[in-house]
Amino acid sequence: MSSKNFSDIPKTYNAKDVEDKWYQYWYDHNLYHSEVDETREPYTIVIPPPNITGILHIGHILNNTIQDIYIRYKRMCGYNACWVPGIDHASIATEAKVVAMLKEKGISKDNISREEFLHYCYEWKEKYGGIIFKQLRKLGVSCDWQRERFTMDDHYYKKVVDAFVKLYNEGLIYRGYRMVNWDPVSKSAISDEEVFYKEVKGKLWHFKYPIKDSTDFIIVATTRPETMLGDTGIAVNPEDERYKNLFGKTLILPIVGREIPLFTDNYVDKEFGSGAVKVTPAHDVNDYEMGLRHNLEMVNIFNEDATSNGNVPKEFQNLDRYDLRFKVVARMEELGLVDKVEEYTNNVGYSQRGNVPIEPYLSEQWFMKMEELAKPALQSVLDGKVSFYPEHWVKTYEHWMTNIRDWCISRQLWWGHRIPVWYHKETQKIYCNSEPPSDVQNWYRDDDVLDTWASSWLWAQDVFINDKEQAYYYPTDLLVTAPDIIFFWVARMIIAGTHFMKAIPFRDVYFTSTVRDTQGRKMSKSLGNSPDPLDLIDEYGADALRFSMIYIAPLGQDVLFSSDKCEIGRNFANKIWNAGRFLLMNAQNINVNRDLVDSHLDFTDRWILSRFEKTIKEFTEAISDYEINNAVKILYSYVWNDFCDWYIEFSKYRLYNSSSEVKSAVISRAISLFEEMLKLVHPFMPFITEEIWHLLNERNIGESISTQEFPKFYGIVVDEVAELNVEFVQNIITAIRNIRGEMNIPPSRAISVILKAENITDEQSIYIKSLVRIDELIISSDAQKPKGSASAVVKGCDIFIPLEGIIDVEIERTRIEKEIIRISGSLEGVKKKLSQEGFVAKAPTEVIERERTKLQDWEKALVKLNEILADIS
RNA sequence: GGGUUCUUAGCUCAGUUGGCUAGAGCGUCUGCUUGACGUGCAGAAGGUCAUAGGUUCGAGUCCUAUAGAACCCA
Repeated sequence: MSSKNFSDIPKTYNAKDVEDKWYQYWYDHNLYHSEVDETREPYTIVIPPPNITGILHIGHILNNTIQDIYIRYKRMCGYNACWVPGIDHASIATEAKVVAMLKEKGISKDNISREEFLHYCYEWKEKYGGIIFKQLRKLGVSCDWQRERFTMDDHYYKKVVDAFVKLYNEGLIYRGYRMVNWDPVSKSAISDEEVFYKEVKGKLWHFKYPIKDSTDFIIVATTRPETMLGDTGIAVNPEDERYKNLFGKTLILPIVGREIPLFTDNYVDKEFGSGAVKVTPAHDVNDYEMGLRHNLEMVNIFNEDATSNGNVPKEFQNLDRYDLRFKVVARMEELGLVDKVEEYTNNVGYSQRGNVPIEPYLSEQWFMKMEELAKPALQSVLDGKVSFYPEHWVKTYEHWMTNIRDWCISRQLWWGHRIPVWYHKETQKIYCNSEPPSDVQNWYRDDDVLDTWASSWLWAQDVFINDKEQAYYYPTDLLVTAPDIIFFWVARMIIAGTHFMKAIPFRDVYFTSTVRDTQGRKMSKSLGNSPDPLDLIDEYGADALRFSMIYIAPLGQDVLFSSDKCEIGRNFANKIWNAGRFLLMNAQNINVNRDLVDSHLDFTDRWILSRFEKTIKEFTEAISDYEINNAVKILYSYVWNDFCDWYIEFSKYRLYNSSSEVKSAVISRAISLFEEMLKLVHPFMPFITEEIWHLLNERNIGESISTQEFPKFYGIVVDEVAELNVEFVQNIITAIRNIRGEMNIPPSRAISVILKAENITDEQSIYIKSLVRIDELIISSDAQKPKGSASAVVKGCDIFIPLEGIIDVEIERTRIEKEIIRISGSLEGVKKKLSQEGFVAKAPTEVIERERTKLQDWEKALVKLNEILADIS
């Protein structure tokens, strides 16, 4: 024990005073750096790279806390723990931000060169890209900062490009003129996964299309009237009797005057609208499919920014799609061709990035063939080579992987990994290689970049920069991520791993909960319901935030978070702090001697040792099963209930009333147990445990609790007898306290207690006496209940508290009656069970035995309680 | 429309392969300047486990249907 003076340790723990100090200490001593070491087993996590445009939000707290818990735990278990941090260039999001930033400066992207633009992007990245990591350090994450990676690092960039070339050469990447989801703001294609649907209130217009050489019309319903300018057909269901006479007729497209066919297709729903649908193959996915089936003309009516182009009549050109809609509807009304307009709510696809309705758009894009690539990746999950927690995500994964569609990987952007393809200026021949062609002047390069996910899908394998590293650290052990990117990222990393590495990228995937507010709404900037994590850390401390978050976040279920939930962790930290304070203050006056930790053991010592070992066992099981919230509750209960509420209270008697050697043994043992307990808590609350660990003893420079050995379960001190003995004492103490409470006896009032029991040891009676202010304790196997006393019955002991004169007879009667009713009720159940012939015949003997013991115990208790009741009356 | 998940105390959730006298935290109520902690201590109240059937000696736990909620895909 150090010679510090502990009497000035503050009564409440103040996280602010210690957290930054310890982070700096860990950082300065480079404690979390990992190197390849063949003599040790690695444990590896790659961080889901935050986006360089992102700032820390509450979801990051949950995610990174979980990763830190596992990496710290495994590090303490002796693994060569390596947590690789890094960031993602976020092509479309960053480009949007930079374009907006330039616009403010009065610069248009169209007027500057690609190189200039990228220069601005890198500037932007330098300025904002690192913010999130500064914030994460506040949380205490034990990343290996020497390994910080970026998806546009030279090494990584090359790997991304190489992957493209390889897949191209394998025939798995092709170029095609296809319908894609077009974001008219960023003027780029986006993948199916980047589209989200939202319900939008709109209208359903019913238009009349004239039939050629007739005065008749056919009515079609549409939610997008502006696209009619690109209609090249009308479809009805072949079973639709209403239109049988019109099959094969020609119609005149209003406004445009184009002649278009009426044809039949099973896709058409007879019940929807009029049963006839306008077909715009260039601007609707389903229409596109029909267009291909029926060989329709494809008329593209939009520019890249979704304004109308030269393929519509002159007066309708160069209009935004919504202005165009207005104008088309107005013209149709003028022409008397609007049958009716209905209110209608439909699902509109929006771009996840631009948050504008996407435009289905025909364009030339690069695609990746997914079907073959997906097969081994699906199998590796079905076979359990990769495990999902919670497991039910496997079904979602399987569904997506078996219905997978080709992936549009090109983006019409500049910021990102440029597609390594050159086109010959004369022959249009394609050259795909990571290096430019030797006669580069005869070629022009593809302008597009790759979808960001087509770079981050290599994250788990290519953050390791040479073969030796890759061989050692890959496959990684754990990926912690949100389930909403299961397709974007998790699935694609598994695909990349199984294809390029011929090995899975990670063994376990932990899908985090969604953090919501207390009303169950997602945390969002626009709702303003998302507390700033840095404010929370400032107010409660990072340990408190971490702990609280895990405490309320069960596996596979959403977390309802609010700032005041942080009190759970703050209070817990304070509890640990004060337990430490208690021990340190006593250690001021008592000689601490580590040689005595195993001497002068009494049954309370054996009990706490036993409880500690069982706690380690339960904890280890929970954490291995990723029942992290269960694990944290196991710790909480041990620390608070077993260690603080009982063990420390037990220890006080000997600390104040025994020989100096016994005192030494008791305090030394308590400190040693406390220190072990701190190690258990450390992965969850790294700062406070480090702080107290250093207060407990002088430590060498660079020593840290985070690199100590994690407590192991050996089973040698599990002691069922001691546990029963303590339980017995606890039951008696609780019963006496209960009477005191019910009878409103103030603690200042001393009472006498008579215990009628066969075997209560002196040791036990001492603890009973010291934990419930008793001035006289009489123990006897044939004690009689004194007149006017309050009573209780626990297993193996009758308790009488003489309270002649102060006892309220009515209260006492009610107490006893209530107890009788409770026990009789339970007894009925057991009797019924034991009387059923099937139960005795079929139930396991163990269960029957248990029921019989209950029967006996409760019958005995009832007899006693009835005697007591009779005595009161 | 298809899929996944959920419904247990006022609130948020635990309840492993069916054996419970159904637990915890928060909140509520009562008492407490007991020499670690009021961010605390001691005690208490509060649940026909969504509903209806079924399987079983036994169902919060398994099966079926119904109602409600959330998410994903179309």
